Amino acid sequence: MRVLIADDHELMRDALVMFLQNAGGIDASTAGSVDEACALIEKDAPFDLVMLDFNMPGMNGLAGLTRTMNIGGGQRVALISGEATRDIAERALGVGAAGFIPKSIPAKSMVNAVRFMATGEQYAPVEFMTASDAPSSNPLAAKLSRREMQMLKGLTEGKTNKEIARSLNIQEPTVKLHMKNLYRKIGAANRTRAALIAREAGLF
Amino acid sequence: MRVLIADDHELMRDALVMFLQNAGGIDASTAGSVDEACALIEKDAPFDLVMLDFNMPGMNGLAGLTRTMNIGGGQRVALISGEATRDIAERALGVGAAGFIPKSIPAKSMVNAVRFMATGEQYAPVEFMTASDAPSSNPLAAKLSRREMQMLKGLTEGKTNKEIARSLNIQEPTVKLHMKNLYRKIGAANRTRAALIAREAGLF
DNA sequence: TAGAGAACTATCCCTTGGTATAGGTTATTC
DNA sequence: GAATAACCTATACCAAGGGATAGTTCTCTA
Repeated sequence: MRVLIADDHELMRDALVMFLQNAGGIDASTAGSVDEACALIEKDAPFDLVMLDFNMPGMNGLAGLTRTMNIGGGQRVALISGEATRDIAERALGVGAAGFIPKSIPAKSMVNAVRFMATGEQYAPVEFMTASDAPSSNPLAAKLSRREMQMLKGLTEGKTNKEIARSLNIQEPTVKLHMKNLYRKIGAANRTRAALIAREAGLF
Repeated sequence: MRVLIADDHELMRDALVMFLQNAGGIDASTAGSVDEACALIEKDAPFDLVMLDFNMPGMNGLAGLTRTMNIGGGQRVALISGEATRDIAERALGVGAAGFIPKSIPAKSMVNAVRFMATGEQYAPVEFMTASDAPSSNPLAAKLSRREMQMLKGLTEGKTNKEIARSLNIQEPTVKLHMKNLYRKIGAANRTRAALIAREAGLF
């Protein structure tokens, strides 16, 4: 079985290769970027499975995934990520990814998942996909009301108050009020800092 | 030699443990958060070296690092990270970390670094620490002038135009002009989006 | 030496953001 | 039934952000 691993962190590449080699019967190649991976596929196809790190130069969200799926000889492509949200995992599976592997799973499960995907199945860990949006899990989110969370979401999309108001069917003054309360709660001096704080907290 | 590895990704924990065990002479324990790591240190000290993932629940920037250094029996603590900047690495070493290990290094180098640090030395990979702010390495940064990069830096700190002007000893209108050009170059509609784009590109 | 590009300053003008204040409804809790 | 909290609307005011335009200096390069 031939597997191609693309991750910009050599430490992670080395780790994945070692786990797969040790499991036996798997021949692993590596690449450090999407470009490199695509070049390898063109040159050295076919691979049974390609694993792409979500946070890697050239990925551009899911663009790198679809690009990798569309070249060469019909290889199956899975996403692997430490930070990606359930939303991203679902979108990846939606566009036809072979699977989604969070880095929070044990190495043994990863190896099993690779074998599973290589047989043509679609893989995603149940506990990850069914995890609720867990307001309690995040110290920041716990303090905020429903509306304030929606404000924060709008902020992390770079929207203006007016746009946020429109998308929620409320008036702009209302948005401003929620914003003010939000800033106070999370200790932000302005919307840009609020957006950065939200991102650093792993929200959205 | 006893090493404690703290990372919220089980896949990474498994990998580090395996590499260290295989190298021989190293006894590795693991934790999934800063709290867990501290509890283990209190209970099961002494460790020769503690390795903390920078992006982990409870780290709070470098707060988790200093906390881990200050408890228990004088263990040495190193930072490990895939995304951290040189600036962060320098600050970590500045407050007395045993070393900084980027995930972009090979597994073999990681093992050598661990042995090195356990002997009391301070470790940081030369190529990482001497890398210039690398305008060429980042597709985004390559397009920007020196001033525009400074604008972007100010943005990612949530500063106002006035604050940025003061810190660079230029006038506010000048900052606005650079901002306008910056937005055009990176395709941002406003400062918040610009800040988010910069962060996503791994800048600052 | 002419031209291009980066950087700086400036002014005008409009939009957006942020605070203060005030008054209202609804649901939950004590 | 009163208190609390979340949510909604509104008005007014000032600060900050952002576009347009115009001109200066400097440096590097064709």
